[in-house]
Amino acid sequence: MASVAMRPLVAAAPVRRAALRLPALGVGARAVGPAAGPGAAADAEVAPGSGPLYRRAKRALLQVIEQGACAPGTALPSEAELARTLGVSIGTLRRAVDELVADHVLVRHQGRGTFVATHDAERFLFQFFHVERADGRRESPQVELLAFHRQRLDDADAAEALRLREGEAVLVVENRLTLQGRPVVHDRLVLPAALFRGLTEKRLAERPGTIYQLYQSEFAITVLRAAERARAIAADRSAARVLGVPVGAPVMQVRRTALTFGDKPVEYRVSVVNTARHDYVHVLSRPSRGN
Amino acid sequence: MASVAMRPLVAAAPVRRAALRLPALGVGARAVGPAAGPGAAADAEVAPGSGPLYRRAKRALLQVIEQGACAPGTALPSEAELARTLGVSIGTLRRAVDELVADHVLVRHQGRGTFVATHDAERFLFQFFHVERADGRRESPQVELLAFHRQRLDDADAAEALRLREGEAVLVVENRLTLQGRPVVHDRLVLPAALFRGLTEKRLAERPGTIYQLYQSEFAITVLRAAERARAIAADRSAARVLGVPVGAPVMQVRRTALTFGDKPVEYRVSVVNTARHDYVHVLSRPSRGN
DNA sequence: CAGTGGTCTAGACCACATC
DNA sequence: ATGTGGTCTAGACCACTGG
Repeated sequence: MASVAMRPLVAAAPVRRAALRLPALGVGARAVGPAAGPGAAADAEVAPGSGPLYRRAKRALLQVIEQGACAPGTALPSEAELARTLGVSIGTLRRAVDELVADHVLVRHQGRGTFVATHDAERFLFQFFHVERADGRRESPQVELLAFHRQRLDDADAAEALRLREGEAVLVVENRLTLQGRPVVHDRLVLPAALFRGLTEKRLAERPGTIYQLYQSEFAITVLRAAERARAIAADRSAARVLGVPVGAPVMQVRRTALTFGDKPVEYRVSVVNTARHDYVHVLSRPSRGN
Repeated sequence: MASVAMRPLVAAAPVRRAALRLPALGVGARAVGPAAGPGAAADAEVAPGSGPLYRRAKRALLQVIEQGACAPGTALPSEAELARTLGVSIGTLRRAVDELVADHVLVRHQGRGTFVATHDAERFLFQFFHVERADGRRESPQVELLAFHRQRLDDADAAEALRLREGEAVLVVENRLTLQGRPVVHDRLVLPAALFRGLTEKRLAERPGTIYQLYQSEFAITVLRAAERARAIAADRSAARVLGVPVGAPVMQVRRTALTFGDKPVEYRVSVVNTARHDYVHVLSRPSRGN
């Protein structure tokens, strides 16, 4: 781990606290219902006003955050105030916030407040970057922009992942990631042009932080989670050139679909990884603290 | 997903409820302390009697479970009783149980009780088996035992992962996993012989369930979590033969260390996966329910 | 029906951050 | 000193399971 300061470097920025318009979930509005009636999809969807009170509180908060009523980095009203506004007890409110924290939507800081989560190098490294040195050490990659262009979508996998039709306008970004001075990853990102209006090669190249920070600060798109599918392939000429491996060398190909609120896909990315000196790591069930 | 009945097939087995010897964490025993003093390792270890009360309750429960005072599948005393025994409020007790459920140590069933978690096909598939068809469908693999022998450990990676010295006695198991009638995975498992005393090829071949069920029911070893490191390699002669791919074909190699209580390693496994028709999947941050 | 976990409440006090 | 989140309590009521 690089020794990165955890506190904002700009320090002493006063806490911006959002004022929110929230519906009252008063006990009157109680929608009982032990899950919907027979024939209802028992799988995923939930009626908006149903379920336990803390879930409804969670959805209410999620909605105002999703709508951008409080920008990433700003503080929510205090838990006591939120509870009062929503008309629920503090315990119930806290349970709703607990889940939003688990979902990486909110971050709590004791003594300071509860904040809408932001992307930073730290989060990128831990949540979204899974390549590490064979000896187990982790380090932030150096990113090099290789290509940027706007085009019509012609990739069936990308189309399916992004829920677009072939032919729709997309932006394609190619990056090379370097670790310890060696090229290790070749990324090819496909972004729906409609979501990233105004993104230019210049803005991309000059961004100060990670690309997910750029999505968030410039396009109000917060990547919350992602799904990856990996396989081994033989390096083609292009990958071989970018990564400096022989054509035909075994490399890992990782296809990622990044999702925002409501599991809406916002980025499809194909990474080709030279795993000669690095591994793709995967932790099955992270432990909670303090055993 | 295969349509597997969730309820025990043996049904109607009366709930065995464990009687536990638990220490009282009474308010008198309050070990305050905002984390240990200066110079303490701020990283991982925790003093046994320190931290919040719910953590101490958690550790107390963990200890009796770990010691085997209540076998997997048995029910704990009711939450009310546990709270009384430990001398904490029901809310605090529930918080401790919440974490143990998140850690897959306990399972709650409303109306029935809280049970020590067991391994079954379902859990294996979701928590520990990450190979699925390219179209996204999942299916349980068919397992074929290829080899079993006892030997001296001669693999530096395995030694490090299992925290053994080379030369110590280990059991080596080789399996071939088949999906849709095609061989897809070649597993080579290394087990510390000291932990699996009495394991024979026959018992392994005739086990009724998954191998982690066998560890649990026959050797009182519960695999709680695992860490995997993947890379792309060229298939060697042995992998090529077992998987039916050409020598030199790109395949994925996944090295897994499986851990039990206290993060003690109990199995080291190297899987070679033919990713021609299947993917290795990885979900980055699973969402909690009900958004 | 009795017993279990699941939800919800109202309040107290502590630890921490900031001014 | 004030306000924030973190912990803990004691109880009420609901939903579900099993005899």
